Amino acid sequence: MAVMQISRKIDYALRAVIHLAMRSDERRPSSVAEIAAREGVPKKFLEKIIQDLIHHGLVRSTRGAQGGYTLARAPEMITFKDVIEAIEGPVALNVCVGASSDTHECTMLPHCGMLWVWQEAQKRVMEVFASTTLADVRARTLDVSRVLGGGTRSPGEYAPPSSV
Amino acid sequence: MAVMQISRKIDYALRAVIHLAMRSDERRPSSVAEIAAREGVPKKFLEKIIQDLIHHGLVRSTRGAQGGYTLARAPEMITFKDVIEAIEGPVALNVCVGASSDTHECTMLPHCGMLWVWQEAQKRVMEVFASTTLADVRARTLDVSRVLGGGTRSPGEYAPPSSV
DNA sequence: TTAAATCAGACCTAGTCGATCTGATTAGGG
DNA sequence: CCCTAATCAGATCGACTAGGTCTGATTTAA
Repeated sequence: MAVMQISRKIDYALRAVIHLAMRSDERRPSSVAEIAAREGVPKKFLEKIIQDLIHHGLVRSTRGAQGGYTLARAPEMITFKDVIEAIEGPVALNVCVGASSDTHECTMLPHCGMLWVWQEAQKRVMEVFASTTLADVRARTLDVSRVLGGGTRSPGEYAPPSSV
Repeated sequence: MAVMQISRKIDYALRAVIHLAMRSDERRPSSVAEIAAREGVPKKFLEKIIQDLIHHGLVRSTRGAQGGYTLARAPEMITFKDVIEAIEGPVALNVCVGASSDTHECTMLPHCGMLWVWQEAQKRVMEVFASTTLADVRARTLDVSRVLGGGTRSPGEYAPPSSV
């Protein structure tokens, strides 16, 4: 129905890394089971997704018992753009707005007068994604939860870090 | 592959209305066969798409022999947003960013710390689509064709549309 | 009256999205 | 030195939809 939607994969990937960012001061890694339960993501699906994040250098894993995942970089060094492109490759609003500009699918068209519009729109949205880090989201979330008087309805409460 | 792509339908719909905008000074309507051939769009598919545009009041039709389509409004009164929403309904970057704000699919999540990011990104992209009219595209296209392949305009430069 | 056109709806199909199943591998704790 | 907890890898799978077609009815200028 609605157009231009991000995929479930991206949504889940971001929930996962945000989860990790929230716990980046603990030294214990988070298991896929824990993340899936806390963030409301199908466990097996999340497992696949985190693999992508690992292969793109955003997440580190510890195998075996007591294993799990941690961020490979500090939360302020991971942007939405990083995560989105790790999961789905380069963003292209339209087929002709390829990141690799050598694939001109519009060359046969006598006039692709729309190209600049897609480019501009994409530029604007990527500005947001490239400038928003996990640390930003964490800061906002903690801020909001403090204003709202703490987590009232959290199943299995967690202690937010006291200082930022 | 690439994420957040607009659909073929939107691309085709915009090609069609831009085609009509180019010929808005003639009084002869353009047939679907003509538009399809000139814009490189499958004819039968385009027929369906134009029906959507008609039902949303963007295009007017003349039935029977010598019939065809014309814009229902002046090119400077039709924006990309108009066309996009006519074809696919309201834009929502993520499921939780509904235009109808009463459908909160994220309420069960203890913390949807991403919502503001989607909202901000969507706001930015919709600013472009809402402020770009068919007249803007026409003006740019005519300008470019007059210069004839001139790389005079540096990529990234954005000439703000004249009016809303 | 006929040819040129739009209109309406069912229909099709290949691909992808979201997700699961199975099993192999790795490692910590007894 | 096993056993269990965990990640890793690949195949598989159903449902849905994007993209497009087919058929036929209706309208109208010439």
